[in-house]
Amino acid sequence: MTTRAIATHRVVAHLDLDAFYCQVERRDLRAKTAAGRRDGRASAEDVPLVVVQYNPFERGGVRALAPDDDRELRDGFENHSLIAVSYEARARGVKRNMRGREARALAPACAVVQVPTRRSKADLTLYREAGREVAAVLARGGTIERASIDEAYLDLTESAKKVLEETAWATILEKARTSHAAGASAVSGKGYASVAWWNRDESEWREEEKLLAAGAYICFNLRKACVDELGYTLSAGIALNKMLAKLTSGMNKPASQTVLCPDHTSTLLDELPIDRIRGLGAKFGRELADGLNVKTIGELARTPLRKLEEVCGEEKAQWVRKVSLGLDDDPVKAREMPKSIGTGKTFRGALAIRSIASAKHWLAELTAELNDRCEADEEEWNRVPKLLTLGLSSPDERETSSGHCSRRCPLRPGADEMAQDALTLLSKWASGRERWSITGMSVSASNFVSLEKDSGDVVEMFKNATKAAKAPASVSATPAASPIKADQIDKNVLAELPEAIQREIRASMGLLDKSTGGGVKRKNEITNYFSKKR
DNA sequence: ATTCGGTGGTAC
DNA sequence: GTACCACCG
Repeated sequence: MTTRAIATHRVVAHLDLDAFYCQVERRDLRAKTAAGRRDGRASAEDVPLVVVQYNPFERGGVRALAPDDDRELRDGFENHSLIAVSYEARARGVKRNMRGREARALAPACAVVQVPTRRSKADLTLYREAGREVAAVLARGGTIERASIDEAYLDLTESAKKVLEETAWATILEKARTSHAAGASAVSGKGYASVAWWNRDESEWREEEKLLAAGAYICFNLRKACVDELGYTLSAGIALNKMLAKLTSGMNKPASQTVLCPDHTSTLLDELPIDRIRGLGAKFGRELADGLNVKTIGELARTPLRKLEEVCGEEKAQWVRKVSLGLDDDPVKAREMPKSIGTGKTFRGALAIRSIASAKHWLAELTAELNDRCEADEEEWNRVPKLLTLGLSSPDERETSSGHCSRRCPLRPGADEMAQDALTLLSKWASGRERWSITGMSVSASNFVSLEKDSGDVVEMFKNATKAAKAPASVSATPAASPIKADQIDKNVLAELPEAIQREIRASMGLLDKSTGGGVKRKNEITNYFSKKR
């Protein structure tokens, strides 16, 4: 009877790294301390920490700082814009959109770390790679959709069913119950009432609640793996769809996860401010709120569909109606790779670009970075981009549009080629006007096509590893077989592989001793590498 | 308070 | 093909 219902329910998790850039920098500081490279400064642990992005008009400007350099700012050089604030700093009232100086005033011991720079601009490679490492771990749990550098959705439906079949309920519960149960307070009337919800007798659990519990169990294991293997904490929300999972993941931060009790979805949404729902946080949400004179999702749910349609048209009205009822059928798309790679820089005020020579210089810098990242991407995912897009911000565009425009052309690989083509696009744009100025430039690569896999000795050699890596996912208390066994790979061979892949292999071997199941996927780096034309 | 450097998606 | 939107640290 309930078996029919199972098929209609999904288990979706939204996972989000806590103050991600700060965690990456914290780990970096730890490593530098251990290597004796922080000349006697205090330990990096528990100190408030903020990450700043240079401000070209501040003292220090765009200082050239490689990831490996000492990037802790001091001596009055730290008054740049904050882009990430650790929870220790938040506890002292430090907020994003403050400057370094304000952070220091509130938290004198605060470590102020500047983002790495390269080619006279911010270089986010350090964070991108850390994000990828995390995604690789999360991908063991189920279908992953990377939503940003530090966020992902997982469809845990199948994995959760499997866990329910293979794992004792008590075992699942033991880990799942460390999650907050959102809405449970409505049942018990207590503040921290998760306990009451988790304490119910097994017979009182509906099938979809059990699936959510299994999802929470998987999530717990994945988050633990991220802490154990990478040293990063995440927060997570587990619910019946993406929208609810996203809403739920932010309820208990940092380093904890929340399950949304299905029975309490409408209670939760009823008084929720409209802008808390993804997609309603900005202009569209304001238009709805103003047009209908409503403030909460509950009010939105009670608005006649006709009125919704008047404000935003039929299609959007449908979406709004469903979302206001807690429904969202947007699938978790299997996508671990980015769809585009881009880089840009702003040139405000006096820094605006007004000559072709200057434009040429910056395009060369931008395309050099773009080319580096495309080459790394090809190495990792065995694909190449086919489309180059130049983006421009210019006050000259403001009369006709919002001040931005873009032009595209076929992408020819190579930094010089990209620079040339981007300059051609820019020249065409500029040739239409006498005087011009550019306040922002970006280049991006997209329309990726995969390179054919071909047979080769390497593939043959690692056939077993590839086969094992394709085994179905399993995240349980009893680990499945590891994709690659230690004795399958020659030590010397291992040493010659790229660092990321070495890590991957070591991690998959390490899983044998860990509580987070192995036998999974993460085939991308490994199988791509092995199936790649060498 | 909305900087700077990104991402993905949709309307037309 | 381009403009614009929403959201992230």
